[in-house]
Parts: sequence; C-alpha cells; structure tokens
Amino acid sequence: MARLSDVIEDFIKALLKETDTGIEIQRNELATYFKCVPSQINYVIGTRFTAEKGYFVESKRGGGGYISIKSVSIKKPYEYLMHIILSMGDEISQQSAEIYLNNFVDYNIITKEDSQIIKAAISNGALRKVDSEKRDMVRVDIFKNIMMSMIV
Amino acid sequence: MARLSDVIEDFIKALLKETDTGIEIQRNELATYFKCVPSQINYVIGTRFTAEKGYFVESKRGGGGYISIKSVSIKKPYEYLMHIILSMGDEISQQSAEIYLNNFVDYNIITKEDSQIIKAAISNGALRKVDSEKRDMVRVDIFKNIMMSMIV
DNA sequence: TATAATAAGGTCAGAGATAGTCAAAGGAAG
DNA sequence: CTTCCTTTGACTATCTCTGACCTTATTATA
Repeated sequence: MARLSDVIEDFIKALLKETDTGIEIQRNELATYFKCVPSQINYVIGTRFTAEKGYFVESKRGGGGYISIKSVSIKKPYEYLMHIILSMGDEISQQSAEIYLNNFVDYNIITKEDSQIIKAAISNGALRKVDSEKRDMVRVDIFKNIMMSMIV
Repeated sequence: MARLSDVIEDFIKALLKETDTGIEIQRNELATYFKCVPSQINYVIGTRFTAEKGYFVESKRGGGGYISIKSVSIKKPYEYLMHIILSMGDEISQQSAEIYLNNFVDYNIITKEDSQIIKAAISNGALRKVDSEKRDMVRVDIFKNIMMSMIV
C-alpha cells in the first residue's frame, strides 16, 4: 500500500503542474482531506519539498494562514522567454513590445516594476535620436538584450 | 479567506500611489468602510507601515484628527536621481553608465537585479544598430528615461 | 476663561485561527 | 531484530480581529 505521505506528495505535485505560479494550500484543509493530522503535511513538505529538491516554501500562521509552494524551475521561465525572443522578428513597435510586457506581467514572469523600467527603455521617447526608420530595429535589440539578461 | 488586513494594506498603498505627498486618512471612516473595528486600522498600520518598511506615520487625536502616512523611500532617491539626471550631459559611454549604476546599487537606490536590466538595455550590444557616432546620445536618452520612470 | 461635551485616535489583552516542533509510537524493509 | 521512514498528537508560536477602556484635541457653554 502506498504510503500516505507519497499520496500527499503526488497530490501537491499535481497541483503544482496545473499552475505556473506556484500554489497556496491550507494545512488543516489538506489534513482534513487526507484524514490525517495536520503535522503530517509538515512532514511531507519537510521531506519532499525541500530547497534541495527545487522547491521554495513559505507560510504564514494565524487567521488566513497558508503554505505556499513554488517549484524553482518555474522561476526560470527560460524556455518560454527563449521561445518569445527567438520568435521575435528583426523589429518591433513600441505598442507590440508593450503588449508582450503586459503579458509577461500577467504570467508572473516579470514584475510590474520591471515592466515599467523596460517600457521606459524602449519607448519612442528614449529612442527619439535614433533614425525613425531604424527605431523598431534598435528597439527589438534592446528588448531582446534585456530579456536575455533576465534569464541568466 | 483573504485577510482583511491585507485588503486594507493594499487599499492604503493604492492611495499612496496616487499622490506624491503622502495621505491623510480618518481612522473611523476607514473602519466603517471596511466594516471592522477602528483598532484594526492601527493593527494594519502597526504591522505594515513601519519605519523599517519605509513609511512615516503621524497622527492627531481630537476633533479634526487624522492619520497621515508618507512613504519615505521615494522622496530621498528622487532628489538624488533628479540631480544625477539633470547633471548628465547629452551622451554617455557604456562604461560611465555602468559606474553610475553600480553607485545606485551601492546606495540602495536600485536593486542589483534592476541594474542588470538597465545594463542590458544600454549595452553596446543592444545598441549595435545605432550609428556608432550617435550611440552615446541614444544611450543617455534611454538611461534618463529609465531613471525618470523609476522616480515616478 | 474654566469647564463640560464631543470628536477624534491609541493601547492592550484576549479570543480565534492557523501553522510549527518534537518526541514517541508504529511499521516496513533488509 | 535493527534501522529508517511514517504517523500521531500534545504543546508551542504567530498572526488576525475585536472590544473595553484610555488619551488628546477641539468646540460649546457657563
């Protein structure tokens, strides 16, 4: 018979697979669901979701408390960004770039603050001295450079 | 269940974002709005808007009383950055820009991560399509644009 | 004025809601 | 039978929310 801890481990991993942003669970709720004592959840997390194994766990006690688990591999949206970068053409308009950036924010790949910085870097205002027919080319270079710097 | 304290925290932060001068709130009014006891407002302020987190809180009792909250982390870098921006010439080399950035990091004005992003944005690599004699001019524009975006 | 009434905000301890720790008991594998 | 992993539960720590009671400032009134 499979050990309960393994079942809980699989359950949490399945939850993690369904989201790109990490999960947030309630210890007592999970314990109730699996009909075990709450501390068993700690046991599972302590033995299966360690930093060494690529997980980042945070928690908070008190009312509205939670345990959040993130897979560190999610932190590197390497492939997604790489795909975007490679699929980007030789030029990009300010508008299109901002659409990309808004998506990155929505998908939690970059923070809103970073998106502001990047928008400032690639705005027409910042590039006003670049010949207008070259501007979109320069913009895509800056954009790709920034993105590359973020996945390293 | 989302914690009420977090909701109130977000509400206050949203108010703060809308103004550069700090906000002034009425404790009872806020409490009524969120259907909680007034002292919960104190709790939120005491736990989320501490000096350590970069907020300056003042209050006054009695008729016409209020609680004022100011974000101090924004004000100081503002003047410093503004000074830097204004004193910057019409062009800047990649090397000089990086020296500035390293200083900003040392003085805790920007994070190391942000400095990486900015370095990527203004590197010669990112600007390779810009005519080399114009490159330092474009770089300073991007640099100033980013800095301006950060103090808003 | 001096005093009372009113209108704020402040404090603190306790209740409630979660999560964490640790040691002992239970079981499976060798 | 020994060792190592799992399960349990008593006890602890932390965070949130509430309410009773306190302090201070302003305004009205004698």
